[in-house]
Amino acid sequence: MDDRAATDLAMLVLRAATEVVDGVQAGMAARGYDDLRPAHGFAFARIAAGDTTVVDLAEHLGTTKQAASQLVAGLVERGYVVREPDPRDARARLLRLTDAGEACTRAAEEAAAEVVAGWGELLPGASLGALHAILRRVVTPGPLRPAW
Amino acid sequence: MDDRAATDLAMLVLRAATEVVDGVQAGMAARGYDDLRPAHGFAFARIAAGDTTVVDLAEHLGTTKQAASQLVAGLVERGYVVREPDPRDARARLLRLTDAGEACTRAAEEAAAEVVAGWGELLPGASLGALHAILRRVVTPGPLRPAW
DNA sequence: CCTTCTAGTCAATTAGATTGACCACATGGT
DNA sequence: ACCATGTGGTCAATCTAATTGACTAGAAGG
Repeated sequence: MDDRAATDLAMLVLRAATEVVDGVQAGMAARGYDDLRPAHGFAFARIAAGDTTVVDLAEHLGTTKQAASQLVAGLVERGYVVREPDPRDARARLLRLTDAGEACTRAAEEAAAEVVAGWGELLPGASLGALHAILRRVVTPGPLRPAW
Repeated sequence: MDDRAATDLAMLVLRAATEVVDGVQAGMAARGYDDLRPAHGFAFARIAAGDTTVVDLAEHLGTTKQAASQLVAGLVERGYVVREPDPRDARARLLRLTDAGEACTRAAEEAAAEVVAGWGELLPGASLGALHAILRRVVTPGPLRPAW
């Protein structure tokens, strides 16, 4: 694959990501969640995994702990997240989704699935599975930067 | 493909995009371009295509024309872009890359190709081509949002 | 007990983007 | 030819989200 094709592939990945983000955002708005940005969604995904502190979140989002702290403050204000004491460390606060937060997470997953389903209609047979398999191979774990 | 797998695929796409952006950013810094953000690169790509005005750029980036104008002002200051009169419309200004701008664009393409080449090493045979083919099918043209 | 490191927040500043106002010119109708 | 309306672009003010810096409370280890 020459440079031209490689650059083109990189662009396609970026454009696909933009479609995901915009699609999820639109799907969320359609479900009544119009006060959340994509960064919030990424935070939800991490918090839902459990055992998450503000510092963990900051690493996951690739930002500073202060930025993560502010983000969480907003989510707490809106009732999506609660801060609970960490039984093992009195300094730390474990983050947990409220019922509203879990409902919101499900809505985001539905919206994401819709975008992917739309892709499925454009592709023959098992291509979606192939896409999944290929990406799983190349992608390494790391921060999911909410802003470029 | 169920919701779980679909959500997972969406996440993989986002993570892949983050890898591209971070990789290009690192590659650019390694080549001495440490004063440019990803958004600048997206602007370069559009301007390089030719016949671009500020308003075109704003659409391409999915932002306001004011934001695009400010971005261009920065690029002009740094000597990457010049504004030229549009022979067909005295209001409009056509944007054109300077030699420095073109060199920068080539550097970005090299950096992007490096990222993709890294993926190629993780994949068997023609998978990279398959990835390209699949993405080209699902992706529709549209803004390449530099920020989520 | 003392030093050092880490989790988290508060405060001030900054970078980028947005909204609103505005000018110069284009376009189309009368 | 003229006038109304629409578009390309910039300037200015404001807002948002992030960063840097300083600090407190508690952990960890000698």
